[in-house]
Amino acid sequence: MDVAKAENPQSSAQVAREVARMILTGVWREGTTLPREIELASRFDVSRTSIREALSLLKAKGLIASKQKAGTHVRARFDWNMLDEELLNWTLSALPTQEFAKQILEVRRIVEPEACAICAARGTDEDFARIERAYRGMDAAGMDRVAYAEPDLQFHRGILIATGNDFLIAFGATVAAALRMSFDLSSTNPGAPRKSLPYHRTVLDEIWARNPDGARQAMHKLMDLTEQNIVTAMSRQKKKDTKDTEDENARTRRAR
Amino acid sequence: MDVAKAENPQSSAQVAREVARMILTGVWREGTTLPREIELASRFDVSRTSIREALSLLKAKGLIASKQKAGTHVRARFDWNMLDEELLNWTLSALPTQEFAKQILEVRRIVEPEACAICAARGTDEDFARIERAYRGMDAAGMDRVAYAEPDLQFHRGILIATGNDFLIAFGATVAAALRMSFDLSSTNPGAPRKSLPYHRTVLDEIWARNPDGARQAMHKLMDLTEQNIVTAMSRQKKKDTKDTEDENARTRRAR
DNA sequence: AGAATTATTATGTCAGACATATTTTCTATT
DNA sequence: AATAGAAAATATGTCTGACATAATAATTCT
Repeated sequence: MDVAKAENPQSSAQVAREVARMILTGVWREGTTLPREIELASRFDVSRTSIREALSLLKAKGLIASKQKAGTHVRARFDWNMLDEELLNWTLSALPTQEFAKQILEVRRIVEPEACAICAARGTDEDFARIERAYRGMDAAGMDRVAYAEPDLQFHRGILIATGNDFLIAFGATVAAALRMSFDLSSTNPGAPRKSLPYHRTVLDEIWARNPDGARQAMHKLMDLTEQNIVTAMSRQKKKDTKDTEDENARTRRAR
Repeated sequence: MDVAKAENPQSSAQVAREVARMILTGVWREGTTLPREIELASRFDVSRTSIREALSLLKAKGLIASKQKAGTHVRARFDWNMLDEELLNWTLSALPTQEFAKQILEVRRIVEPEACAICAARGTDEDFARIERAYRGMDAAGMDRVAYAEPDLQFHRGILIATGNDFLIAFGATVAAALRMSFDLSSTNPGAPRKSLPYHRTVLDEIWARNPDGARQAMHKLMDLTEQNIVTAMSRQKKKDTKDTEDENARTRRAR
């Protein structure tokens, strides 16, 4: 009966999300020409305005490009701005693969220890105090993984901010996505996050001591731990997925 | 008489560029509420549609955020996605400061040597061949700085691509901006780019040799050279700017 | 067969209207 | 007078329909 006589709220954001998902999951591959805007409008049951607003967002993130008459096509993967926060989140919910985890950890390993060293070398006491506050927040959260997540991000962001380098600060989006992934995975092992607390303490101590080498090394250790948690959580997940599939198959076999 | 009865071509992109410039140069500071869309439309003499399209682009890059009734405001610097290619280019043309150069070089120094090591460790021969082709292109360009620029970018991009890491690949946008900056600065010293050729050769040799440590070190040397070129070019530029200002002042003095 | 012209079409821009969500203002109550 | 609640105001969000523009596809002519 179509009760929704009201206009579609946040339609453009929803469409953007959905189109992004279809691109990320390969429904629309690189080089593919998307359906025309009017077609998309009828398909998503929103106005062309909302479609255009959505596509405009994806254009800004390098996912697509448009040309008059020729249509809108999916750009090459190389042009996608994977360091964009929204795009990272979309990827995270569409394809939270092991490969994705591996890659994001690889860049963190490259960037964060160095950022940490720079932080120790030239951060201000104010910067350090902000990181210290974040640490206290983590400590106060105890075993509550939900409450732990936010100050954890603030801790890592604080270090990036302390570098005073706008590009390293922008890297915070990537760290945020990585932590969100870790959080999602920690559901199978709720105690894991808390275990990182002493590692954070060491990082912070080295920073306060204005010891770049020590800070770098401490952050590296933290990265090691993070990797360990992710790997074990994902193998567990994989095992569970496999089991689920087997169960599913068994059910299917029984059904026929 | 207003001959321009035709509609405004590419108005949204132009508006986006201009609004971005005003934000980047601090005309509209962080937290500032922008004029309402209708006001902007009349100010830029385009339709509200084009304004919205432009703002949508800036929203995607984290520069602004909107809320119904409350209006559109400039987000905190921390939220700006400085690793976005367009945003980098806008910054480059609006504020090509020494600070900007310093920061972009600092991240390159962190990322590129490591990427280079990864490239040497696990890049494919195809990857290497692509980088080799780029090198040949640089060599063929000789002293022509314009012809040199494109393969130079392909060289660095090739290394990032060879890592197979989507996030490192996305970092290519930052490298592109950095090289464009170097190019702009090389006008005062046209011979400088070519001098980097042997350094590139060394990088490539270490990669072919699948020697990660050597590749890392070679890339580090290349970064050193790049920094040197930028510093000398900028101090020269600065001197020139100062002189220009003095000349300007002298002319003003004479005029009154 | 190939070049030049015309027709087609998907995106880009414009205009005006209404919906929605806040904020602001006003009113009534304690 | 202070405060809570109701009503008005308003900037963004969405919808509709139209025309402009540029690139492609089809057609005509040489």
